[in-house]
Parts: sequence; structure tokens; C-alpha cells
Amino acid sequence: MDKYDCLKIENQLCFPLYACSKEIIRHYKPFLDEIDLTYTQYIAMMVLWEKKCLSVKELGSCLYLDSGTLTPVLKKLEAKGYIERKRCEADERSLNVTLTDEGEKLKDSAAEIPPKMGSCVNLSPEEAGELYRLLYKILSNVNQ
Amino acid sequence: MDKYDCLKIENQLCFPLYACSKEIIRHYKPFLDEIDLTYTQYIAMMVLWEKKCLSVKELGSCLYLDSGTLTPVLKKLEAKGYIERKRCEADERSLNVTLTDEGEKLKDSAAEIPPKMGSCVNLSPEEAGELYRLLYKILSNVNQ
DNA sequence: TGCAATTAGATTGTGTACAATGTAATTGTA
DNA sequence: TACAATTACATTGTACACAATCTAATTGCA
Repeated sequence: MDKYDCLKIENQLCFPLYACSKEIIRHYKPFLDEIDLTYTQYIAMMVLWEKKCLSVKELGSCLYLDSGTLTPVLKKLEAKGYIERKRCEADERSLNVTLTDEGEKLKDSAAEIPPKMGSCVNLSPEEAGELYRLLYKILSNVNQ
Repeated sequence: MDKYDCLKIENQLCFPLYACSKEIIRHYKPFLDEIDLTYTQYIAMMVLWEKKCLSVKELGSCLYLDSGTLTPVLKKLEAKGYIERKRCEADERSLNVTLTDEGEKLKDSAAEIPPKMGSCVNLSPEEAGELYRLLYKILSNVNQ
């Protein structure tokens, strides 16, 4: 165990996280292509399907994304007709994002994706649960 | 449990993976700034510090990255003077990537980063080990 | 109440990611 | 041994991600 061992990629925890995240997202692509969404657009829609209406700031804190990333993503979703972007009347700084009927309708096609994805992650339910717990434990710490 | 529950972001495994990966990489930034590397450049250097010399293809399979991503990353590392890129004499299609003395020297500064990062992931050694195991289990499956 | 500080989004610039395609070198085989 | 198929890398185009900065609206406090 020399002082450089910590630099070996196989001793890193961040690297398999990074690689895993990318590889799984890559496996989403063929399914997401069918409903013409990218992964980022998909997770934004996922929050909207649940919350119906929220500000860019709220969406950003759900997704760990800032306005620099979300503004163009939301403009694309608006161009596709899935959402509406409207300044909040009570506070003009804030932008309300809401689902259109088309956006709401998309939920049915999207609901077919998670079951199809399940097979690419070969973990037992217990392992998946443990992974989930560990990831959220890190996330809760990383944000103080 | 209705048919849309699978679409809730808190029921997804991919989302915390994606968010965790990004958040941890973001925490690397101040440390990586000190040695003027991005995260992608850092993991490429990590493989080189270990293997000394390898082709773009080999590097790509270590990092789960293709030439479209690696070519510009490696050109930047070459411009910084940390690596050399030279066509393989035995097979001109292949490009050999090797460390320069400057690149080798960088290893000492880089070795200070992993210990500093440890504190941002508040997992016990057992939990970190389990997370590591689960991530590599997924990675081994995702690539058939 | 006036105005400095804060806040919410948008913009800009840099750096990945990756699919699709292009090019040149090498291989396999009829 | 020609030449089609394959391989390695580079290029192009699209889409994030994020730091830094900008603008306009709102808040807080002297």
C-alpha cells in the first residue's frame, strides 16, 4: 500500500458512480427515443407529472440542476408542446412551469419505460434497496 | 400503488446515481482546480499514472468513454504538457498515449486529493465497500 | 421611504458525452 | 493477392452541466 494507491481508479468510489450513471442513462436512450425525450427532459417531466406546477428554482432543487441547465431544457419541452412557462404574477422573478394536456398525456407512454429498464440492473430487490439507501445517504451529506 | 408510481423520481434508482455522481464530481472541482485538471482529465491521468502507456481504445474501455469524448480531452492534456500522443508504429491506426515527465510529476499533487475527498462521503468503510460492490455488479451486467 | 442586498432566471463560455459519420490503415478470405 | 470488411481514431452535430456574470424584481433595514 504505497502513497499512490489512492489514485488507482479501482480504489475510487466516484468513478464507478460516474460510469454507472452514464451507462444506465445510455440504456434509457432507445426507450426515450420512442417518446422523443432526452434523459434530462425525462426527469424534468417526471417531477412535473408528480407536482403539476412548480418554479424553475423548485424544479432545480428536485433535480440538482441550476437555471443554466434548466432554461434550455425547459424551452425545448415548451417547443415540443409538453409544458408552459409563465412568469409568476405574485413575483415576476419566478417562472411557473406547468404541464399541458399533451404533457400530461405523455405520462402513459412514459410509464412503460421503468419496467423495461429493470432488467438491465441485475440486482436483487434487497441489493437495489441498499444501493438506494446508500446513494441518498451520500446525497443528504453532500448538501450539508 | 398505481401504474404511475414507477415514474416517481423517488422510486428511481438511476436518478440518485446520476445526482450523486454529479454532486461528488462538483466537490472535486476546488481540488482539481489547484492542479488545473477537469474531472475527465483527472480520471484519464489516473489510468495513465498506473499504466504508463496505452492506446485511445484501451483508455476508452477503462473509462467507458469513446474517441469522440477522449480525442479533445487528450489534446488538452497534450497542450498542458502532461501527455504525448504518437501513432503506433506497428499499427498506424492506433494512437499511443504516454506520460511526460511533467505528467508523471503531477501524480504527487494529485495524490493529496483522494484523502481530502473522503470526508464528503459519510459512509462507513463497510457501507463504502458494499456500494462499491453493487456499482461494479451493475457495470459488469450493463456491458453484457 | 430610499437604497443596498438578495433573489430568480437568463446568458455566456468552456468542457464534456455520445451518436453518426468520415478516413485511413489493417485483416481476412475468396 | 485483390478487395471487401473491419478497426482505430477524428470530426460533426446535438444536448447537457456548471461557473461566472447579467438583468430585473423584490426585500430588508437604516
